[in-house]
Amino acid sequence: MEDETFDDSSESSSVGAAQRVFHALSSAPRRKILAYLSASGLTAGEIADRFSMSKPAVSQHLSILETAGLIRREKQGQFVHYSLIENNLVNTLNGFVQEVCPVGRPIKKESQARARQKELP
Amino acid sequence: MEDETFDDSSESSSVGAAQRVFHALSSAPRRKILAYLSASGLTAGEIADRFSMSKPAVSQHLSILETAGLIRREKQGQFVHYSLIENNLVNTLNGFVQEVCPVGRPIKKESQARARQKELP
DNA sequence: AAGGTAATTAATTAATTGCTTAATTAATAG
DNA sequence: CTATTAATTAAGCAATTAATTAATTACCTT
Repeated sequence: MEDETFDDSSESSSVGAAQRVFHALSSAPRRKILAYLSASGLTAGEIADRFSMSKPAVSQHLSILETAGLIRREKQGQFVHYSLIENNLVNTLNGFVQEVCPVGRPIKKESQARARQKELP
Repeated sequence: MEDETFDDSSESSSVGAAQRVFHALSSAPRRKILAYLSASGLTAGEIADRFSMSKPAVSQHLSILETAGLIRREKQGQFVHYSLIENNLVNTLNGFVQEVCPVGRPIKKESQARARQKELP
């Protein structure tokens, strides 16, 4: 299995999947969009309404998130419905953490600790 | 507890901690540096030797990683020794996943699945 | 102190981002 | 068919990024 977390030089477009995901996540508006979509699917317009920037600007962010495989686009009549794709996000981040943090105690432990914290207010 | 995963508007410098981490991770060379440091601490020169770009360029990447709180810098004589700080990375990524992915099945499950895959080739 | 090595800072430049407004495409409603 | 609404594409621009080479700082050796 070839690792792809760091390499920027493979894949037809010369930009790896991991690179696209990390680039997509580097923008606060885009992370915000993902958070909105985690609650429910939304149309492009509904998403744009939650930002102060122009609609085309939001559309670009959506396109970057879609290219990264983090969200999906579904045309419904004259509306475009966007929704979250969780797998790619979790796989990419987890794959990276596995590479960078000593194997054996990856994000799992942290996740458990934080989950416990949420349960006990 | 204030969430800081998306907000880019708090903190003195107007750039949040999470933003710094995600920005730092958006660069393939910087992710590569983190991977190198996961194996062992290295001097600036040893890191630079592993790249084809100039030393000052690597130095800048190191500075970005340090500002993000992902690595630490320790001057030892005329050398500067860099090493990984895991906590900030894991906390930030995990915090983000918790926000974006439906609570209850965070990265933990994925982590376990992938760990299992690694065990059984 | 003189010279050498390690690393960073400074100055510069080319390329990329992140937005804007204007134009375009597509679907629906009157 | 015309007008309206949703969304994207296109064109343009200021600001940022990522790299380079040159200069500087700091430390060690003799």
